[in-house]
Amino acid sequence: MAESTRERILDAALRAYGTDGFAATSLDALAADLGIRKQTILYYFPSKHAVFEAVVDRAASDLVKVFEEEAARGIDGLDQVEAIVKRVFRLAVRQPQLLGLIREVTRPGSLSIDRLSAHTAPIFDRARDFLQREMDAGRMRPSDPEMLLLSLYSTVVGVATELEVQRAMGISD
Amino acid sequence: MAESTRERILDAALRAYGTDGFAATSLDALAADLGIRKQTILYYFPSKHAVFEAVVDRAASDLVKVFEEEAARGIDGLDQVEAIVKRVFRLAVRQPQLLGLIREVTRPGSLSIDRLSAHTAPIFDRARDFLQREMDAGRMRPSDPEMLLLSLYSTVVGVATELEVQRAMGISD
DNA sequence: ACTGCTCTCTACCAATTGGTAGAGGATCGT
DNA sequence: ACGATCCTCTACCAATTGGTAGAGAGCAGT
Repeated sequence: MAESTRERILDAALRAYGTDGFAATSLDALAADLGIRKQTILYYFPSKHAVFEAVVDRAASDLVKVFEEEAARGIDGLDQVEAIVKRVFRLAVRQPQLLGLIREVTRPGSLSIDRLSAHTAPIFDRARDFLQREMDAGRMRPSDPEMLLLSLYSTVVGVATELEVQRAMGISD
Repeated sequence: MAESTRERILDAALRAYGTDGFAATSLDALAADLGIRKQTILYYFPSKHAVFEAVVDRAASDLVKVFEEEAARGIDGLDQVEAIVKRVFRLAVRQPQLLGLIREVTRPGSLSIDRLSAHTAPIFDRARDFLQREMDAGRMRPSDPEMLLLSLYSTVVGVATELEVQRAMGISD
C-alpha cells in the first residue's frame, strides 16, 4: 500500500477545497474522485466539516514547517524575508491548492479560522518580533511590523493563488 | 418604492456571495434574508448563476468607475497610484463584500472570470501603460509594470478582504 | 474453526437544492 | 368594466445533500 486511504482522502480534499471551495465540494464528488464510496470517507472522519478541519491542520503545519526550517538557518534582514517568500512560492507552485485552502479558511464566514490561527499564531509572533528586531538594528527600513507582515502575507497569497487573474490579464508566466 | 426588488436582490446577493461565497448561498437563504420567496428571485433572474453574473457586472462597473474618476484627475506618478489605492480602500470599508466578491470570481474554478475581465481589461491595459509611462519618465522606479500591477492588486484585495486575518492576528484596526 | 478487528461496501433517509407551472392580486390603459 | 401586464405568491418536483445502520469481506491471533 503506497498511501493510506486516510491520507489519500486528505490529498483529494485539499485539492478540491483549495480550488472549488468547501461548500462547492460534496462528499460524493470527493469520493468519486478517489474511486470510493462516501461512506468510506465518513468512516475515517465523523463529518464533512471534520475532513475540512483535518485538511486545514495538515496544510497549516506544512506551512509552519517551511517557516521553522527557514528561520533555523538564521539569515539576517531582508535576505531572510526573501528566502521565506521564495520557499512559500515554491510550495505554492508544487501545491497550488494549499494557499487556496488558506484563502478559503480566512474567508469572513469561515468556521475554522481559530484552527488555522492556532497553528500560525506562534510563527506570526516570531515573525513580528524578527521584523521589529531587524528594524531596530537598522537592517530594515523602519515601519509598522504588523502592517508589513500583513501586506507581505496578502501579496504572497494573492499572487500565488490568483493564477487565473494572471492568465485573464494575459500574463503568461 | 425606495428601491426596486431587483436592486434589493442584487444588494443582498452581493452581501451573501461576497462573504459566504456563491456555492454556500442558496436561493432560499437569499430570499429569506429579503423576506420574499425564492420564486420572486427566479422571476427577475433565469437562474441562480444569472444572479451571480448580474452581481458581478454591477460590482465590476462600480470598481471600474472608481478608476475612471480617479484617472480623470490626471495626477502623476506614485501620487496617482496612492490616490486610487486609497479610494479602493474607502470603497472596501463601505462595502466589504465587494472585494470579497471579486475574490470569489477570481477563484480557480470560477465560471465568470471572463465576465469580470471583460470589464477590467481596458482599465488594466490603461494602468499598465500608465505605469510604463511613469517609469520611462523617471517618476517611478523602473520594474515590470505587469508584475507591479499584479502585486498591487493582490495586496490591496488581500488586505481589504482579510479583515478576519487581521482580527485573528490581533490587529485591532 | 472461531473470534475479533479493520475496512469498504449497499441500502436507506430526511432535508435541502435549483427550478417549473401556474394561480391570484394589483395596477394600468381603454 | 375589461383585458393586459407586472409582480409575488403556493404547490410541486427530481436531484443532490450530509449522515445513519448495518452487512460482509479480509486478516489477524488463538
